[in-house]
Amino acid sequence: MERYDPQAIETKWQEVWEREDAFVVPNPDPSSAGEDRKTYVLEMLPYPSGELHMGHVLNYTLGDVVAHLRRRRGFTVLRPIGYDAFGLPAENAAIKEGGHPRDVTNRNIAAIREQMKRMGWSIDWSRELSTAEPDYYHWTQWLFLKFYEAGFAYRKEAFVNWCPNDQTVLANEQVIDGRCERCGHEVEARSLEQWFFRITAYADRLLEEMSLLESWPERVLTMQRNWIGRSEGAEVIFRIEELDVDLPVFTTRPDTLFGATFFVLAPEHPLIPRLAAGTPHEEEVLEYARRAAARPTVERADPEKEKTGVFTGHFVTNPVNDNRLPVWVADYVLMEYGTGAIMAVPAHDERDFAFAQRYELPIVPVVVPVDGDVEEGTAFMGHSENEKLIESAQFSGMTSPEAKKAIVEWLESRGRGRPAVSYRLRDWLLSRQRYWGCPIPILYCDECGMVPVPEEDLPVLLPEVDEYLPKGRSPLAAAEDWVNTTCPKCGGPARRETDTMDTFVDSSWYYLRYCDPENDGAPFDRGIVDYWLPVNQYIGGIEHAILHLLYARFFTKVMNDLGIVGFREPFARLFNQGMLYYRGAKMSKAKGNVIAPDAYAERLGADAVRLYVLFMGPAEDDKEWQDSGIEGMARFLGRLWRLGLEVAAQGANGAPPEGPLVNRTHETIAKVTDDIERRFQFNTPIAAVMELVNEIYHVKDDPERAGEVRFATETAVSLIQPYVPHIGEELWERLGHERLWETPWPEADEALLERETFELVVQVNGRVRDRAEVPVNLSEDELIARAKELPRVRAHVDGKEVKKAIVVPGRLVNLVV
RNA sequence: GCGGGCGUGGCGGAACGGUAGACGCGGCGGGCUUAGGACCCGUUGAGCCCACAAGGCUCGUGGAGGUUCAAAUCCUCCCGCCCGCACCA
Repeated sequence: MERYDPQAIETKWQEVWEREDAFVVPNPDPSSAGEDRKTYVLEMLPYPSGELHMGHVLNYTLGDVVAHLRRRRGFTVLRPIGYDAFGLPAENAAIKEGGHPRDVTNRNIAAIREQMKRMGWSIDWSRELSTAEPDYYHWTQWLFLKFYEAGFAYRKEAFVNWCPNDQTVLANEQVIDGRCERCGHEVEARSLEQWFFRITAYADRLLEEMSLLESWPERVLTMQRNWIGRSEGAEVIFRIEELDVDLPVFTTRPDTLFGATFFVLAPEHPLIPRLAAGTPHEEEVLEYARRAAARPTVERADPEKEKTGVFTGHFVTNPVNDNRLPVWVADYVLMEYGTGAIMAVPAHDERDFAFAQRYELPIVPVVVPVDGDVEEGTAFMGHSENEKLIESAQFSGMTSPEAKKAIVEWLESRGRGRPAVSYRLRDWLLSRQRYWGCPIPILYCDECGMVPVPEEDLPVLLPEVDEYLPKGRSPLAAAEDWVNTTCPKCGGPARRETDTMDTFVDSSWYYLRYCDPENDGAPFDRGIVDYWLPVNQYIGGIEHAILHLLYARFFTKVMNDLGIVGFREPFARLFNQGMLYYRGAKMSKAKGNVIAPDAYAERLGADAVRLYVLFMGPAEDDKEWQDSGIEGMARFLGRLWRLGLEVAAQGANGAPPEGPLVNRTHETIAKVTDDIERRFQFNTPIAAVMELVNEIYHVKDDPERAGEVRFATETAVSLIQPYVPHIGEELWERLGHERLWETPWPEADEALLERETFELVVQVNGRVRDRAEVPVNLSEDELIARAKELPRVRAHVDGKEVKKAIVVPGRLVNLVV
């Protein structure tokens, strides 16, 4: 018999698909839009820093199964691909090895494209894009200008995260435990003028509109909620009388205002120099503030370390009781959150408590449990609803929730406070002092100030430079001819912005460009994106739970408000595949345990690789790669191959496809379809088809059953095709058919799923004692009667009284004795 | 510390409150074969009863309780591991 030769088969079908544009999908005629059923299957686009690894293979094979199944169920499926091509790794590689980042990137793209084609994914290659190409970043710049005009992109001086190794600023989202997400170097604080996107304006909508999402993993929503960090509370205004200065604070506990015993400013607080001026503490305070600000973020952010601070010599007045509270400066208060100043209530806040103990400041409890007391001088950090106030003037006796409301109202009536909401989320810092990114289309003119590049002058092309190495300012600054230009407003001399954009800007709208990639008059046609979006199924790694997914949601909302798109959420359903491990560790280049798909595809075929990544376990779980596992997949495909050829050799015969194997086949159809479509479970359908194939093997040599065997075999091939499209197509052809990729998906015949008998399981007191094959149409009483007759059941029931009998129709009887 | 998740054979895993261990890997036995690491068939949670077999019994899903006729699955507490956030007022 002809041997299964994956190399030959896979090459053959990949050529057929390419020749026939099998997976190219034209855009709909906008007038008929909405009529047909569409599915937009999207996987996070790869970053071309090297080659694809098994994690990518899992990602794209998952999408491929969904795409194939959807097509065969009659949907018009958009399944594009592109490359997130700007970014540091290409630039660093170019610095290290010489050459241009563009060449490094294009080399990597070419390699990835080859690998993708080798895996046989059903991609619409006519829509392929790279975010580093001028015809793409033209529109990234265009969108930036739209955001700018609408006030969602702005420039300001602020303390920013600076990575001294990569010589660039980072967004907060890119700082992990005080370190650079990319290189791991400790991040420093620097005060710089930078570009920001006003994502904070959308904080509430990013939370509220989670309700528009159809299906996102709970943990991703939780992570985004935590990241946005919405807190409700109040702004309360304290006052330094002698300086005539109001100092607002944000607090979530206005009910504890009477317990405030001191007041703290962040070391970066702008009022500090004024406060310190002329006091005996001046030197000490300024020195402390300077030192604190210079300390690495990692060190400052450690809550374990002992808190430090200095007294300024000033006092603020507490608006609820006119108490004078000493004003301190301490680095446990962050300038970035709230107002950079806090009222300290050591009895009811652990941090304030620690500070008060160290500096011997008073601790005054003002909230106690409703049904108990606390000893004087001790702290009570409870946060239940079951608290009441003491020592709080007219508010004493109120519960905490009542008091929060009452105190804020009282303050408001005196102009000393109001309800307020605070967020952890900060604006998205998008400037990068690096070469390989999208230029920011802004000019600076001495006469006119900041001037946006006119639309007709876009794109602002990335200039050629000799040196990519960052030196604290963007390498673009060295391209003098490029930097010096003319102001479009006044015609005078102007200089270009030399920072480039964070690559997350590029990837915040790529899924829209796929819909209309050739458009050279606009980023896309609104009618077309409104047809395809939202993405029906987005698939990618959990590492983008906050960064990319939050940014893309923000972009969509702004575009919606600007009338550029007609939807508010880009991704209806999100799925995160698990991480792959090898030899006990997460696969990574650094650890040298990356499994490349190519060697396996070479030896066992792309189909075996595809099948194994999905067979390993639930797609969302982290899993360990095992070489013996993929061997098993190749073995199964060989088994399917031999079965297919045997059945094909018998030719079509007149035997009717009837019998138990046909019923069994219909059960498999139902199981596979339900598992993928409803449960989004990809490993169990493979097992189900394996079971079917095993059963076919047991009867395949019986000539009486040739009709059943052919039907079951063809169906097995058809059901497994989304996973292994090459062997699927080849066997389908040899079985006398054509073009399985567009053959309608098998439908389970409800009538054939009905059985005449079933195996009745009989339990006594919940333990299985016997089973019997019984007709399905028996009544409950008849089932109980049958159950009691079974000898092994009688052994446990005879001589005892059956108190109760539970019947689960079609399944079991449980006798309680 | 806060939030989320996960603990099932030798291994990856299945079981969508109702037969625990599907399917695959590995192991064992057999067949085919000059030979095979190819292929086909069988077997494979632990312990016990029985001379053997047939058969049967008990235990078993990290631990302890609970709800239920019935729990890997639901609830409570504990242990262990993983992930996210973390001086956010």
